[in-house]
Amino acid sequence: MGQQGATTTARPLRADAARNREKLLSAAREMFDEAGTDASLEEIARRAGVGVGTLYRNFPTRIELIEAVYRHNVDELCASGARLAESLEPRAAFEAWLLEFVAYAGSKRGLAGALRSALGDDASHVFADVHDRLTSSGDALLHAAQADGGIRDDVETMDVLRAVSGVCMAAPDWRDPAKTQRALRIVLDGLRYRPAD
Amino acid sequence: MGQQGATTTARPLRADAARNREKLLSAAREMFDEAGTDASLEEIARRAGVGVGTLYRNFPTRIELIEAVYRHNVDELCASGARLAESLEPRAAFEAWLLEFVAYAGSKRGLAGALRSALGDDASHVFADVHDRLTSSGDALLHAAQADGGIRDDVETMDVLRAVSGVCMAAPDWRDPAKTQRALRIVLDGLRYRPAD
DNA sequence: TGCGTAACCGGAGGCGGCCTCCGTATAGTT
DNA sequence: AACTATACGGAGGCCGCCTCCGGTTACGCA
Repeated sequence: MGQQGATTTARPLRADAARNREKLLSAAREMFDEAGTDASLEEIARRAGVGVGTLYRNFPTRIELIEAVYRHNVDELCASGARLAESLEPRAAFEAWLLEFVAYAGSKRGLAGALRSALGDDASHVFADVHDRLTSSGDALLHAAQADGGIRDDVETMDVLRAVSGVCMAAPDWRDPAKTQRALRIVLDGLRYRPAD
Repeated sequence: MGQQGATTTARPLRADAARNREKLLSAAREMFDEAGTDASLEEIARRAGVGVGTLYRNFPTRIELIEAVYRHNVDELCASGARLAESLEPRAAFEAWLLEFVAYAGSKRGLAGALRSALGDDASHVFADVHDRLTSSGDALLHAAQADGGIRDDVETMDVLRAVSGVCMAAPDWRDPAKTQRALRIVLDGLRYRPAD
């Protein structure tokens, strides 16, 4: 799942370098999850089994690491969308995807905040990019489910995502999967209702 | 403008202690303005002409300092409201007060954010308190202006404040007084319009 | 297969911020 | 004036940030 999108046209990373970059990314994701976006970078490097130097070479500034993790999460979410579309029937796939989106929204909470405050309003490029990929990935699932008749026709992906993330943000302890799932259930059921046409 | 609200029933501070506390508060306000809410505490102490020990004695944790500054700003805003009510005619007073609110909203930007993310949702007590004081202070000015006929009757303080802060937040560089004033002007003019009754 | 080198690794080290602790100073009291 | 509760302030230990460079390794080439 390509990690260097449109940024560099440079020569591909050397094998060990690529490995380390991946280890850093996943360590960072763990730590940001546990300790928020101002977790210790040295600890991240340590946990990745890598020297700090390597961390700083890959991500010269903290914000770049955060951004990479953020993008990485979105990547996974999209990939998982494609996977779900193949293994489940349309509505179930869409619902499962939303469930994963909740987890993503959790991490996004801190990440998006840190990005915004660090990049100021230059953060728009990141958000626009993410928005697009999320939309197109969600559209595929949603439209399939709609065509299949499992979900009402008068909603769009972003409507749903907004509703869902609204539920999470509003819930004080969105980390408790049981509670969020119950809340999410309400939205999901709402999606099945079909207005009289 | 008591600074120890409902927390301590303790003996009043010694004279020098009170002085230092005040110096710290104003230094903190400066620094938070310039460098955001994670400005160096040592630098704040330095700028206040006080040892770090003194800072930590008054505000054991960074978040307590932030909260104090936040409250302090609100205090000033309310006090200034009362002052304006005496020295200007009703509508002008209200408008002037809104202008000051903009400055406050600027600082609030960072402060409120830091509070929310640090206190989680236990921050509600702070916000409720602030909300109340803001409302009652604004009401006095607004109602006077409405009675005087300078401002339409069908708005409430919080409507106005929301509109105003919306303007500021939306404006990329709300720190430029000229631009914010121009934006603010639009809201102010809107307030003079009287719907046909 | 073996060699040369560009690419990469990693951690020591300098800096600055966080917070604590305690010897010293002073406001307020009698 | 003397006494004491209260407050001051900065040295010091710790930790995280980031840079820099001597050592290591993957990869192309013969």
